[in-house]
Amino acid sequence: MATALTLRQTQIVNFIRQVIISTGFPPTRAEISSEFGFKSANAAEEHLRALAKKGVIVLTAGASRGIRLVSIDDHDDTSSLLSRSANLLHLTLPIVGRVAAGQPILAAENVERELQLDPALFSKTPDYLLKVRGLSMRDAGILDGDLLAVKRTPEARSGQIVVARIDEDVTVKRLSQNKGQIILLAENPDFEPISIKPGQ
Amino acid sequence: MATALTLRQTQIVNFIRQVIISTGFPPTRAEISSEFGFKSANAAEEHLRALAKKGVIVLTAGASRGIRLVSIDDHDDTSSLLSRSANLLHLTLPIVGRVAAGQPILAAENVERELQLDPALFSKTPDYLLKVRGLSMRDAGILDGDLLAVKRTPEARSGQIVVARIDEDVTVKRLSQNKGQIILLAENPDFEPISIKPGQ
DNA sequence: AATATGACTGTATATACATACAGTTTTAGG
DNA sequence: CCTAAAACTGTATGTATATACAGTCATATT
Repeated sequence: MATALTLRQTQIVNFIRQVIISTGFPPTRAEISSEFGFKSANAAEEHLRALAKKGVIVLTAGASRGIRLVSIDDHDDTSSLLSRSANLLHLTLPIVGRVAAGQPILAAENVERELQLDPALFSKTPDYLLKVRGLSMRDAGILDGDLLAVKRTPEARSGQIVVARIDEDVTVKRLSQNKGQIILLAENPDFEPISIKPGQ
Repeated sequence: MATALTLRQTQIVNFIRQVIISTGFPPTRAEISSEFGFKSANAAEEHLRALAKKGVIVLTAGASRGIRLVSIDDHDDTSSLLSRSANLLHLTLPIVGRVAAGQPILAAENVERELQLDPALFSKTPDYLLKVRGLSMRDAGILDGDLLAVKRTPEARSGQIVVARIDEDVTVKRLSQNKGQIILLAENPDFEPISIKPGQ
């Protein structure tokens, strides 16, 4: 049963994945603690226990680095082996879900996983995939749980669907710029427009 | 350069790969020795040194299980591995748009093109991609021009979204079965339900 | 008000592991 | 024939690592 992960737990899983991709093997408790600034390796140990209990990882007792990511990433080991040749054929895009406070969207800890896609799917190569939350863009065909391919541009024009950061939240809305006034419109009558003050 | 690997060295590399695939992390020197019947872990150590020298693996000093397999396309004996894991990573799906009269959906003439996708995108491997026409399923997030991944099943249950053939048309609708009566419901108030006669 | 859970600090320890050094044997090359 | 490299055995050791136990603090549940 998909018990939801806490923010911290999500970050831990993302870090484990990151380490596996970049080094070829999972991190130790000490390495996890160091990454997150824990002063005790036991903090990492307990996170791993919780994650194992929720079925997100599998721990091998007694084995150093005995951490395995389950469900999604069974082929990730092979994908890292093949990263170079895979790049010739595919486009590797990071999937971003929740974004931790104060961090850029593409910070390592926000990357839930990576996906390989055929570049022919897109007219313009996107920078990342955003996991959509909520139904505010329902009528534009963007539903909860959807993966949205996002292409970064230096500026956005009125009428375009944009990804906006409001305080600690990342949302998808339609941009409306009128005489310097910026409004973010939902594509669902149940949601109110969001007005952005010119100051910020 | 391509210094050829000895038989033993090839076996070691294969074992490392196998362990990574099956456990999620590389083996220790002791585990390698155990697998091959070496009575000293140093035998494994020396093999690893030799393999690192030949560039087949990269060792991380001081790290337990600090073995990484180097990308495969650098070597000669790896084409078979590449095709095997490539099959794990890529899924080739035909894109079906309009379906010609009297033909099965997947007939060659109906396949507009093919697309390579990451199988991890789907919980169940789909059989083909259907290019959606019209807005009858708008409120289910299925819009005109969308590509719908379709999985064939022997039977469909009431409430499921299905691909239906009506005369010469292929449509996507929600299936409603009630006491033998079959109704196809659009997910858009602008469209009328379609009632199917039990005769056909 | 009592209890559970998440998220840690702090201390401790057995053991899992990498790795060095000294040998032996076999095979292939100059 | 001599030598290098491959392929080991055997012993040893420091440290890398998992993991237990005892707490603290905040938040959420019953």
